[in-house]
Amino acid sequence: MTTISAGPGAGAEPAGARHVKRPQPLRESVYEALTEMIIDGTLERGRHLVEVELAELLGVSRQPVREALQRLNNEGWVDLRPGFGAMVHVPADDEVDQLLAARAALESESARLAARHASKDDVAKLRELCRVGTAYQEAGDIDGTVRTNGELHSLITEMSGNRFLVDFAAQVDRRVRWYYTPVAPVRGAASWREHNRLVKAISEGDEDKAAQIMREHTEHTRKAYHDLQAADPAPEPSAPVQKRRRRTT
Amino acid sequence: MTTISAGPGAGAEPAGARHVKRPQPLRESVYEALTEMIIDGTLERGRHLVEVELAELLGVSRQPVREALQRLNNEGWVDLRPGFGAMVHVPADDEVDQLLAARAALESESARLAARHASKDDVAKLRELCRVGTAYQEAGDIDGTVRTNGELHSLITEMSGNRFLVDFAAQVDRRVRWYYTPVAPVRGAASWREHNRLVKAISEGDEDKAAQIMREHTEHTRKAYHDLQAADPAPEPSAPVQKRRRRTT
DNA sequence: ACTTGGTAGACTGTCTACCAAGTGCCATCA
DNA sequence: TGATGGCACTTGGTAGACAGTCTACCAAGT
Repeated sequence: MTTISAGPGAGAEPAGARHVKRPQPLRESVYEALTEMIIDGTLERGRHLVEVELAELLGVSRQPVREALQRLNNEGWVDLRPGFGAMVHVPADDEVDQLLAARAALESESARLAARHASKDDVAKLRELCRVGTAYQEAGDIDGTVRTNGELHSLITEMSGNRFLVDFAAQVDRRVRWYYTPVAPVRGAASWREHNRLVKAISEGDEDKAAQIMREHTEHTRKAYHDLQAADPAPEPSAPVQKRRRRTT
Repeated sequence: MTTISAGPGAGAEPAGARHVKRPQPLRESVYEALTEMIIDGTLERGRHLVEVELAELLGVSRQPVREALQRLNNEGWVDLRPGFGAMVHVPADDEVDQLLAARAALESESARLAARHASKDDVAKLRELCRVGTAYQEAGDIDGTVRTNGELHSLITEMSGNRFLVDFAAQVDRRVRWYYTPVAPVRGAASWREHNRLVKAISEGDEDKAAQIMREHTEHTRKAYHDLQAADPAPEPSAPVQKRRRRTT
């Protein structure tokens, strides 16, 4: 999304306020179902999405599907072509780079603000995540490592206390994770050493240092991506972009 | 009449009308019309927006209005409450601050990348904008100053070559301009001195310096906002948030 | 005075059906 | 081979219907 989500739920709720779970609007469920299918590859890049097909696939009418598709379009997951339909977005080669650059800026600033506002409690949580993450990494548990890495980063952005940074970072992060999953495990040990230094800087309230470390940290990730890119042969440069498919009925 | 003309379908086609540009989707026009009405205050903060009313006001059906409202919700202009409708967003008091902080991060990074990629042509344009802006400022032309200021900043973000930064910055910027227009003129001369230093840093390709100056520049704006806030009495602390209005028909 | 219960109206969320216009594919034709 | 015209398909937009839910309001009971 090119989009700031500041939905009604995002506002400050009173501490003990427990709202009863309300059934989500259908468009929301459709949106989630579609992003999930895009991320896990059920809907391949470049695939032609037809409203009616998605509608009957999900058991809803066209309307919620349209609304979900438009949101997906705004957030860059699909490209809407008037009169033709939606295609799952095919990332340009410089796109990952730009995403990672944007993430560097957002997370670096988050780290700065996190250092400014860190409470004792937050720092404790950060330390715990570092400990767990390092353990996973040493044990070779890739899944756990990646997950903990995500939790650490998202905790830091949330500690910034800035809704917009959180929002943008989350958006960028999902896109990044879709485009390229496989880098994180590559640079395991070094990554967690950096995390430790970062948490130390935050706990000391050293804003500049925290921001600096986070910037270098994300830059390293970007480098790692480039190295990976250079090593691997480019996968399918002439991807056969899926055109209109005849309906089988 | 606020009616959106739906293009060739609606009225009589002028004889020599050339169809060079295909008509924007209606939802797009509605989206623009609504943001404009929100920014210029026609739709006051907290106002309950009813789909049918907007629809007949703009001369379209419910669907395009719904779609526009959902986008506005995603971008934080209105709050959608399920089963009730949309209300024009009422900004929390810390919201402007957070927006400005996010903008600082985004524009600072943009300045860094702009310094990295600046072409001779870009630098020339920047210099020209500085010249024009300073002239406006000295002549006391507030309108021109504000406009040129906007052009300068948006040119710099575009020079970053990073689509995501451009996108996020544009979103944040529009929101900021809605919340508080009146600060820009307050700090005129200093602002343009900073612009000049910034352009110099960019032209020399000094990334760190450019980023640094831009950060300080936006921070100054934030300070100016705070000073203004402290001086002015808070306007309408207990704004009577508009609830459902009986239709007058 | 405060709560409870009930009622009415308004509006959204969703569905269905329908039509106009734009888009891409394909076969035909030069 | 290359242009062209037809055709199937899909979106964009409209209209109308209906259930569910939200608000406001009123009345009766405690």
